[in-house]
Amino acid sequence: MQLTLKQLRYFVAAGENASVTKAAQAMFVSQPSISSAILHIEEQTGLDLLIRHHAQGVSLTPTGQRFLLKAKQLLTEADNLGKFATSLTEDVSGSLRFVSLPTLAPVLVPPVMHQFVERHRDVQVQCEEADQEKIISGLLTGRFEFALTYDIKLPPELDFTPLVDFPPYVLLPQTHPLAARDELQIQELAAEPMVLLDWPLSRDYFYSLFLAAGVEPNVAYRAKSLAMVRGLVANGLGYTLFNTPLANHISLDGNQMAVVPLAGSPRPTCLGLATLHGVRATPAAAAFIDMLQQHVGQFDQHNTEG
Amino acid sequence: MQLTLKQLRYFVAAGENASVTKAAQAMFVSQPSISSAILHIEEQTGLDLLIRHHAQGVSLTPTGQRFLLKAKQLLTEADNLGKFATSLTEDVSGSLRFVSLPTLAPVLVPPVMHQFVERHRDVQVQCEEADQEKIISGLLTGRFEFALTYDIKLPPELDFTPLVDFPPYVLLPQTHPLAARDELQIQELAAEPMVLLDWPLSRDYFYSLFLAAGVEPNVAYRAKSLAMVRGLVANGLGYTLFNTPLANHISLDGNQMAVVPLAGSPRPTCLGLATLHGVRATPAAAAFIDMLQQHVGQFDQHNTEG
DNA sequence: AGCCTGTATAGGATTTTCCTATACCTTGCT
DNA sequence: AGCAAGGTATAGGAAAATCCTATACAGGCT
Repeated sequence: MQLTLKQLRYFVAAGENASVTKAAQAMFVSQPSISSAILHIEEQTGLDLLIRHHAQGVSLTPTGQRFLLKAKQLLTEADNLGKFATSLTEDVSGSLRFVSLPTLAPVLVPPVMHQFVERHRDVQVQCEEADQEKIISGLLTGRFEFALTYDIKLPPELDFTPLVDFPPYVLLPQTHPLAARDELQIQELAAEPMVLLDWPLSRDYFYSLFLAAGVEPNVAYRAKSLAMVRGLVANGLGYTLFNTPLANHISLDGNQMAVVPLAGSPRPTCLGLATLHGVRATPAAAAFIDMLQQHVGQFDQHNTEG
Repeated sequence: MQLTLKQLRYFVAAGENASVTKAAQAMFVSQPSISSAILHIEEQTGLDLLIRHHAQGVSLTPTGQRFLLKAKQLLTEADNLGKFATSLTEDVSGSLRFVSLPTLAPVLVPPVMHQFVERHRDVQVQCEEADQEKIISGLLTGRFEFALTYDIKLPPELDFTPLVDFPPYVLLPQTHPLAARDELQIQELAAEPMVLLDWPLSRDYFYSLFLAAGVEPNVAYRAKSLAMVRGLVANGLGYTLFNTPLANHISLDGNQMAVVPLAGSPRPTCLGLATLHGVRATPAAAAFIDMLQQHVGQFDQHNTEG
């Protein structure tokens, strides 16, 4: 049994107008179109839907009345699906799920999320943290609407929109001999004990800065979390390199650190948005991205100032 | 925006199989059919539903996931409509509304209705009483599924199924001189005061019995209800003619009446079912009619006995 | 009786759907 | 690197569904 929405529409129109001809006028088609559509339904279902009167329209049989009710329900549901579709393209609503590298998420996402949920209270936002590989597969499989990450190892199916450059800087114990300097050469650091943030992208990037200068770092400690790296540095176990701008330089155990820029404008990392090529952002995603761009503007100013 | 159920079905299949090709196999159509159907939805709605991977199927975008959910809902509703249609042709369920002449209804309907609702507790039965004109228009407009009436003035759109013949008989006051007779000639009654049930069909029918015998009745009183006619007769105001077999002959105020058959097998009234020509009875109606036919069988025996 | 109204049918035109063949791109194996 | 395999989109023509005009047909209305 295969009924078309169109056929049902025609039948409902005929039933409600008690006339095939009036239905045809209402639906802007010819009278036989309505007639044959109804005949088709009757044939498919084996129901007698209409009583055909001569020269005075049609009436619904009792089963026709019952069927019309249900058919009408289905049609309004179908209309609702259409409305739902347009709402998906127009309204900031529903849910929003995106992903970020863990280095960036805690710094950038909370303030924007705060602003966003205040403006769009009915939207369910979820931000996940994952490494670049999971980010990419998550974007490709539609798990995330966009990602906050670096332009590294992204496949061609993903578009990248740069947001802001983060130049690397040195984070040292307050007591470090180099802590008072205005800026530091990468070569000066090579011999010093380093605390390395041991994540795939970070590791490669910071290594590359040394390699570009023809030296190698002296990695004394490795750690897998931002908080741990900062704790080690703050307690005098070495320096580290960062690129994400952090608003405080006090470790979780309460020790102060010093920040010194790297000399010679080393290659910065470019933070940006990864999205699926050819897939339009949902209104919610677009709104969030908009706020995010506004928010990172402040870091741009920092950079141009510095 | 005009989406087809078929297109939605194809999209859902593709989304759930994460593959256009697999969907095509599942739906027994070619792969481009699926592809173009989805493309059509995307074009109509402006949504990006799928992420096309090279050589490894497709994924749903976040909006695609949301849309799929709703589309699936709609499709199950559509299937339900189909199931509903077949249930209308197969199951004794829902509601049943029919109509009867008021002379017949209180005698025939209650016992059958009792039996019916006991067997089909979930069916809502309603029996209305109306004159022949309203019965006919009610059948033609689909208000009633069938009617219990006589084969009189029925238009050709209505089919008539005879159930049982009711021969007319005389109802007299117990004290009436003719009350003790075995049978009565119509001519013997002509001069006697008659109480007439003043309803269109009854009136014409009983009159016609006299006219066929070449005499005219002496109508002393007219009444519009069965109970009133019986009351008048029981209290000695005249005789009356009936055709419906009543199981008691005591008026509402407690007076006994006598029943005497008419001699010479006068033309009986034929009780039967009026239904719409070309419209199949619903299962509920068919079941009720079946019980009704069983029930009236007993009157047939009475007739053949008498 | 004859016109009007309204539905069903016939037949051809148009639009939609469908299929085959093919282009195009990536994955994975050699 | 190159080549086969797997998967989607496109092209173009065939098949099917839909639609329209014209007409048959039948009862209501005057």
